[in-house]
Amino acid sequence: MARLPIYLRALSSLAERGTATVSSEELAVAAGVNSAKLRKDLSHLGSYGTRGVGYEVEYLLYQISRELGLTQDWVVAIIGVGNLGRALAGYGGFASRGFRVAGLLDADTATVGQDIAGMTVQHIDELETMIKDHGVSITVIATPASAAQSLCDRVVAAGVTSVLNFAPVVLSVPEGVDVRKVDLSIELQILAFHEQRKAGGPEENGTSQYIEAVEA
Amino acid sequence: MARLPIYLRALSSLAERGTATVSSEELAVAAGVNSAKLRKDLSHLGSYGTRGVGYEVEYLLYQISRELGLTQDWVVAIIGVGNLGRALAGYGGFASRGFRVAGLLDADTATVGQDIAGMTVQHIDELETMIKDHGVSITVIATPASAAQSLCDRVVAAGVTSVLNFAPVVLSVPEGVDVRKVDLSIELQILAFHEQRKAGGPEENGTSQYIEAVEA
DNA sequence: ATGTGTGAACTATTTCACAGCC
DNA sequence: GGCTGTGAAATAGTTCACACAT
Repeated sequence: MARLPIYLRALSSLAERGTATVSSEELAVAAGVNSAKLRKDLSHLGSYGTRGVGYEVEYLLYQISRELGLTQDWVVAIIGVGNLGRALAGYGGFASRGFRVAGLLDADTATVGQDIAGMTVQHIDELETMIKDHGVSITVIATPASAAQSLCDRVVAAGVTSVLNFAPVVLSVPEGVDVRKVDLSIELQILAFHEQRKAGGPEENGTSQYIEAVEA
Repeated sequence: MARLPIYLRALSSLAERGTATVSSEELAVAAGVNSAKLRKDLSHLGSYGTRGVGYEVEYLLYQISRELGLTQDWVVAIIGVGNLGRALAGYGGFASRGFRVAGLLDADTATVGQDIAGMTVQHIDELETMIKDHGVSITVIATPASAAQSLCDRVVAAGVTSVLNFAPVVLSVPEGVDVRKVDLSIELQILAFHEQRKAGGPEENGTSQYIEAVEA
């Protein structure tokens, strides 16, 4: 379930503040969802709450971590060390959640050999070796669009079954391989779409009810 | 509709290759969706196809651009010039789709004044002035989590109604303001979840069958 | 012939509302 | 009294399948 990481984050911040117990309503507000939805999501993992009381923060935190597979370490390789690859390499959120970056790879000989976030950039020829030697199970592709599909084919051939793609292309992969895509320009386009709707809306009908209807 | 930008991208690449006409089936494959879904999405914009023939690439490209509001320019401000902010500032996909970066802002005095992607980083105190002077309508927040909510409040107070948030927090905003979130660590967690399922799936299946058999 | 546009069937997700337990 | 867990209802989204235009 795609919302578990959000609950996990909300619970972490509650735990840091020393909260021991939380109701579905409070947690739902912190996660930005409806409380009935939150309860249904959690009940799908098991019956971890106490009626009349709520959920024990630490216990629920552990159960969700286990469900997400975060009680074990995942080895990640980052391909493409441009601006975005550098940002990803230095991103603290990886290490703190059980993701270990095994290495950075790039095709550009000027980039290979540079030290970034405590790692030396390796040449892309080392890709298959690195995947095997470090037991990489998740690969991040942060290359230009033109290189993405052939690199994806290579990592899949080397046995990787999870890919996080930042290149603006639809990657095609065999059955059984998961691809998730993050596309910055698509996010902006969706915002522009809504922004345009807002600008045009009040002209036709100035009430906020109309705006709500359009957004719903 | 959140899939229009994907169709737009697929159409752009068809147009570059000089394709004049495309069927819903071909375009669906390029976009990674079902063809019936694609036709329904497009029919919602109007009747832009020709039965027995398909869609004219250039014409559809224009219609989708117009629907998404990309025939006008959108002014963007980027707040937070860390690794990620730098990557965003240098990202070519913005300019090519009608998004103009008006400026970069940061609170760190060591960062302020630096030249990045042809722009000089301004101090965060200039935020409200910049939004008004440049007519910023979309703000990108690429700051640490701790600063995100108060900066979001400031941009909303200054009249911005669209925010793209990279900080790992749920931003709360008034009715009528759109927030989209990109969270790198959540994407990895979702991949880890599926990865775990793949590894453990068959094993667990066998076990639970066994338990059922014993309990029955 | 070919491929769009779309009602109808189906599937998934969200929300309601309340019984049951603390 | 208060809050979870969950059937049932409502809503949203997807896919089918075919009439109809070219």
